[in-house]
Amino acid sequence: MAPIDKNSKLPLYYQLSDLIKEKIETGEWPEHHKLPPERELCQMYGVSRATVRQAMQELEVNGYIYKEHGRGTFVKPLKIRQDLLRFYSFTEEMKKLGKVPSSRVIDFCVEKCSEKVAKKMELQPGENVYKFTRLRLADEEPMMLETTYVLYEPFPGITREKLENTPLYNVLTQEFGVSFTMAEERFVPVLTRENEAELLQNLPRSPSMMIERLTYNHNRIVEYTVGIARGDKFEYRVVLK
Amino acid sequence: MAPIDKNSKLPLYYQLSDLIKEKIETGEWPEHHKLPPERELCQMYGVSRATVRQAMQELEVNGYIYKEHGRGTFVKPLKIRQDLLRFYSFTEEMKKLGKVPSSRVIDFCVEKCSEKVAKKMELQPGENVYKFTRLRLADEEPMMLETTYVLYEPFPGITREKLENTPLYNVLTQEFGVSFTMAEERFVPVLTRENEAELLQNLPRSPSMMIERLTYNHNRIVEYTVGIARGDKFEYRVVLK
DNA sequence: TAGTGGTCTAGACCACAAA
DNA sequence: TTGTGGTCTAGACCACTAA
Repeated sequence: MAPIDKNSKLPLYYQLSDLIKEKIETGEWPEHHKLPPERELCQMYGVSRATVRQAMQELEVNGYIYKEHGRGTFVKPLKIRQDLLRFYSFTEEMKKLGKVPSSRVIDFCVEKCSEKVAKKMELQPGENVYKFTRLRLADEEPMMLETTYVLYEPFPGITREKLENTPLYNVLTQEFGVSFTMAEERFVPVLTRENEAELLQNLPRSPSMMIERLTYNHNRIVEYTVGIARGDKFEYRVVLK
Repeated sequence: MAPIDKNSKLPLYYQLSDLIKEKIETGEWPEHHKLPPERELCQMYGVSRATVRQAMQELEVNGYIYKEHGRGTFVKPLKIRQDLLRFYSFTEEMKKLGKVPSSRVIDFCVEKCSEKVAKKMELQPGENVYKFTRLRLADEEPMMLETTYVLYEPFPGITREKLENTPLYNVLTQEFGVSFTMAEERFVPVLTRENEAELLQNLPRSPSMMIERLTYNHNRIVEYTVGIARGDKFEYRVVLK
């Protein structure tokens, strides 16, 4: 009953929140299910109330639960949980919309970065970077065109094939164990240029969204992407609390 | 030295975080200034360490401070603090860019809401709403055109004049004491229509951003806005942690 | 080694919700 | 009244940073 390991290097509150997260994600505790009271969780797992509350706080900020004073703690509906801000992942977004995402890598190379890219990524001009252009499709329909620059040094061995089959963020985090601490995105409405329109199967000068993203690992910029998304297919949605 | 009121209805941690917030906002503690250690704050204000840590956490999530394990706690630079997500306010955004914001109210009335608006705002068709259209300018230059719907019942007495001189959110929160708990925004790239282009002093069919916003007070939708922003003047920027 | 934030305990009382 | 989350205390030990 108490699979919490007091000798683990992981903090107790972290182990506990992970345990509860799993119960929620597997559906063992469905939406609006009432969690055991804090004092009961203390007994169940042999920890103090402060520890339980710290775990609960972790779950609350990550959108897994909501509390009602005097009533209890409950599992938050998935629909609301998904509204939380997170890093934009084309793959994930398309899956959420029930579409099948795919990528066609149009261009892939390692090159010494240009002045302009160096400035964006806060690098020395001439440092090695991957540069690749991908056409992103949903149900085989072109949705956006992205050119991405990724630091070469900490990520040796990225290949064209990997990018076709695995979301970029999974490649970077799972294969290389690099976490992302921050990302900054800019959205500007523009018109498609001729060559972009061709790839997007769009008319030139159609309304579209220019998306620029910088992804950080602590204070280092790991990835820089500039993309064009079809305005008739794309919208950006934010929920602020 | 200890202006914390233990008999106040306000929680101690809240009073403490407010105190520190003030020191930061007035500049008494400048950027990167080292805060007193947690144990010292305990003594200074006569509270326990858990209370101090709760106050610090409040400050951390709101972007006022950052911590470095083993080194201490420091005031976060304003530049980074401002990057935090918050409700979009045209007035505030323009001030931040060093421009003088103004509004020209083009249309103002109270009407029974249409089917379409009722659906968006989750009202019964026919309920009373304010409807007003504003041209927003920065340094006297047109930037965006917004049509806003606001519930009538909880906000009697909004006038055209008030909207010209006061940000909408200040009118609603300060005069009527209604807080906003959530907002949802959608951004879609579009082309300006003829009448919009005229007001925005733009060419028709210029790239621009359609912005749609729903503002909530708990589960009730208080405000619905649809706007068009000039693409050559507007960008939307998000920082995700 | 000393100073600092990170984690954790055991227990207390308060405020809100529901029966 | 009982059960629940919200606030708070006093104190302990750990882990990281810097001298």
